[in-house]
Order: sequence, then C-alpha cells, then structure tokens
Amino acid sequence: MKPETKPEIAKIDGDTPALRLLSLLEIIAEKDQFFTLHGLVEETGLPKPTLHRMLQQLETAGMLQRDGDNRHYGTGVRLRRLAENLLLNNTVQGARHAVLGQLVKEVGESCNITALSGNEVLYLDRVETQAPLRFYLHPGSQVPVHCSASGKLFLAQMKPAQRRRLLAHVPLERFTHNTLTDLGLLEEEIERVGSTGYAFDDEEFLPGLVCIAVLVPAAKGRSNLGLAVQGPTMRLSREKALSFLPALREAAQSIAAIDAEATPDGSAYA
Amino acid sequence: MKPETKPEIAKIDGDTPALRLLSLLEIIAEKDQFFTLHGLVEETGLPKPTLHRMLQQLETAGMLQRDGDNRHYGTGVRLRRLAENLLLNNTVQGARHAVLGQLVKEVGESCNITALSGNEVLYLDRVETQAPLRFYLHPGSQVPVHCSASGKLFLAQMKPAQRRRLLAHVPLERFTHNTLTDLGLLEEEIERVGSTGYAFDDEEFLPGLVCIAVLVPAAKGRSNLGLAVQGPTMRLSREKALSFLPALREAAQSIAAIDAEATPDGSAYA
DNA sequence: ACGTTTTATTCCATTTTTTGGAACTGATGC
DNA sequence: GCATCAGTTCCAAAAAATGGAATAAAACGT
Repeated sequence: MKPETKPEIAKIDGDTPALRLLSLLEIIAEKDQFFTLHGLVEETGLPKPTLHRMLQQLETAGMLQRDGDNRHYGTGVRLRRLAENLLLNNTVQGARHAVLGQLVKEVGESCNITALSGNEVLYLDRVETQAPLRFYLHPGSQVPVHCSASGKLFLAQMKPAQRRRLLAHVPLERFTHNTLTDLGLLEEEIERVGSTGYAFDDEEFLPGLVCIAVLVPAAKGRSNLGLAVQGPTMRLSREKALSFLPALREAAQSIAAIDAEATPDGSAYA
Repeated sequence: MKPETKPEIAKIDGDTPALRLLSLLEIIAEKDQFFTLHGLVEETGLPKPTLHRMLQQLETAGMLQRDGDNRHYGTGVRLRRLAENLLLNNTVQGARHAVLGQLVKEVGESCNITALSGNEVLYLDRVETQAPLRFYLHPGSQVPVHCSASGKLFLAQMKPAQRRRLLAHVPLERFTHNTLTDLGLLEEEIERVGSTGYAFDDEEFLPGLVCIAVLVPAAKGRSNLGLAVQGPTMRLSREKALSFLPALREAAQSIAAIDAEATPDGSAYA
C-alpha cells in the first residue's frame, strides 16, 4: 500500500457563492507557484465542474491568467492591480497612520510603512519629519528589495527557495557606493538581518539616506508589513538609528495590535 | 432647475453576481477614505438594497469593517491579508517581469511575453522601452496568429494536422500590405520559422511595427510561451533585430528556468 | 500510428441565490 | 413632535450555482 496521498484539507467556506469565490482567491493567493484545476480539486475537495466554472469565471474577468500550456493558472493583471490598490489606499485607515505620526514625533525623523509588491518594496504610508532637511519619498513609490532595509527583512523571512527565485532574476543594480551587488554578500546580510530582527539601509539606495526597519509582527505566518525610520546621514548616525529600535518595535507592536484587535474575536472571520 | 448633481458614473459590471462583487471591491480599493452605503449608491447607481446586501456580505466575511458609527466602512483585515498574500507570492510574475525588464535594458526596445490562447496570441506581460517613440500595447490584448512573430512560432511547432485544423477556422485577415493572407505562403514562412527557431513580424500586423521572437523552451513537449522584442521600423532594422537574438535566447532560457521551478512537478505543489 | 489514460470541458435538471421596488425602522434636526 | 434622511427588512419573480454523469481533448505508452 502506497503512502495514500491523504491530506486534502478542504478550506473553501462561505455562506454564499460569491464568498466561496473569495475564499478560493485566498487559497490561490497563498500559492507561490502556478496551480492547476486538478490540483485545486484535490486540495479543496470541491467537485471538478464547480471549480472549473469558478476558475473560468475569474479568467474571463481577467483576475486569473492561464499560462502557456492552458493548464496552469496564475494571477491576472486585474487581480494584482486590485491588490495593489487595496494596500495603497488603505493608508487613511487612520489608526496605522496615527501610530506612524506618533513615532515620527518620538524619533524626529520620517517614518514609513512598507509592503512587498512583486519584486519591489512598496511604500504604503509615510509621515514626514518636521525638520527642514528631508528626503521626499511619496507613498506609492517603489524601491528595489536588495537595497532597502524593509526589502532585506522581507527577503529574510522568505522560504529559501522563494528568495532564491526572486533574487536569481532581479539584477542587483548598483545605486550607490554601498549597494550590495554581490549575491553572496547579500545572502550574508540577509542572514544577519534574519537573526537580529532588524535591518539597516546604510546609504545603499540613495546617497546620504540611512534607514532602519523592523517587521510588523503577524499573528501567524509571514508578515508583509515593514516599519522604518529614515533620515539624512547628516542628522542620523548608525548609533542614533539603533537607539530608535525600542520605539520602532513598540510602534510595530501597536500596528500589529490594531490589526489583531480588528479581527472578530478568536475565530477570525466566520 | 438646479445643476442636478449627476456624477453618477456607474462602474459595476460583470456577468455574474460574484464578479459584480469583485467589481465592487475594485471601486472600494480605489478609495483612500472610509465610505458609506449611500455614497456607493450614488457612485454606482445600483439599488440600495442590492448594495446593502453586498456590503453586509463582505462585512460578515471580515472583508470589510464598519467604523464605529456603523455607517462608514473600511477594508477589513481579511481583505488586506488577501491583498498582501497576492502581492507577496507573485514571485513568479515578479521574476519573469524582472527578466523582461533586464532584456529591455539590454536591447533598448519594448519586449513582451506571449502565449497561445485559443486561436490568438495573448500578451501575458510587457515592458516598454524608455525611448519616447513607442507602440503602446498592453498586457491582456490579443493578436491573430498568422501575423505575429510569436504566433508563427507557435504554429511552427504544432503537428501539421493540428496546425491545419487551427488555420482552417481562422480567416487570414489582412491588416497591412505585408500580411500573409495566402495559406501557401504562410506555410512556407512557417517552415522557415520552424527550421531557424525564430520568427519575424515585418509590419504584418501594424504598419511601422517590426518584431522578432523566439520560443521559451519547455521542459517537455511543446512550448506555449513566446518572448519577443518589438520596435518601430524607424529605429529597428531587420539586421538590428537579428543582432538581438542571442540576448533574446538567453532571456528565454532564464524564463524557462523560472517556470520549471514554479511548476508543480508531477503531483504536489504545496 | 493507435489504443489507453489522464485531465479538461460541457450538459442539464434541481436547488439555491440574487434582485430590487416598496415598505419599515431608527436616528438626527429643527 | 414632525420632517428628513439613511439604513434595514420583506418577498416573489428572475437568475445563477450546483455537481453527477457524459463527453471531448490532450498526453502517454507501446
């Protein structure tokens, strides 16, 4: 008797067809690989025609895209744009923004919340310092993963295979004298970042700009939110930046708490 | 008679309730503020009870969240997490996109990844050149097989019977002076393409647009992914296009490697 | 080249869900 | 208190989802 490909943990739930479709999207969103109709059938336990109809619906709408062989599906442009807009425009969500504002007051430097989008780091929200000398980087802009503090944090928590795939094809473009353009050195740095739980950007992207970042802890699984303080070298030394760590961690915790508290008690969404 | 406030540009579309719900999410995703039922009614023109039900549904599922006063809605944790996961895990598209971007840098012209979808060639992804003069063709659009470089490559690798079946049902529509509308001539061209391993589109679809394409090699069987460089005749001669072949082939190889890694091999894909 | 398997797709009668005009409720304001 | 405005509930007709079974289309093996 063979291993009996058992697990088949059904996960699709929802009281209405539309919610079941969203539930399916959640399963899809967790994949970092292409998927097939057959695979989903095994994974969810749903009848094949039902799943087929759902996928077909999503494909016609441009939410999914069939890849090459007509068998493997991946996310479509429309779905990705939806996701980006959702994250991007969520900023006036007040609570997070308020925490950011508070942090800026405490440390006296510009702070921002970041997320990984594709192979770049996306600025979700940002509060500028009051100091006259400052870098202006607006929410919505993107920076490469390999030369930003948040980016290195995101890389550090990925599964090795996932990280390798991303790094293998993203050219480690040089922006400044300090940019890590060597894969080996970058891996070393990422490991350091992973073990210490914070990351520096020591003028690796823009000359004169230093940055220290931590992850916003997630209730479970990986986090896709980073929190960072940025400032000009002129004002912000490495030591001073390090001294902000406690405040940074506390703020990250607050943001995590906001998200956690906003979750209907215990059973998450049900 | 007063100005009659009539911005009311309905935007919700979709052939099925579930897609209409996604369409609603898109509208919501574009907001950077909380929103109300009434506001959405005015914005979309949908009946109040209908929208109410939709919002209620999304709220119960944890996708939306009401803001204290029970009147204003904002995005819920579950929806945000969905968006985060979508972006976080699209490393495949990210990696492919990076390869495309790199190729564009090398050759200085717009490049795209294509797939055969039904009887037409589908643009999966595209990166535009920086040059000011350019054709704008977005991902998701489709072009006929008989007058596109990628299309001819797809045809060339088909079994003759398969190709005949496809061509029998696709009228060889004329788009430009150079379009191959004669089946015999097209067969000749396809044979040439098959033996050389690359294909030209010499203003056969759009006047002034030339294109050279290769196939992304597949691990097994036929490939259904094409990689192409496109440019205006003004800048891109046939000779120059030919000189891009090595870069094109190398990029195709990279994409093949990415896909190989991201394709659930045989069975499980978790 | 041909039969075998695997996987995708279509069919369709039944069940479930959506739809939206109208009526109702509750809050706010004057 | 009455007017106003927004949110909510009702419900019968119309539309859509469901999934077992049948079919079609590739991929595979010989």
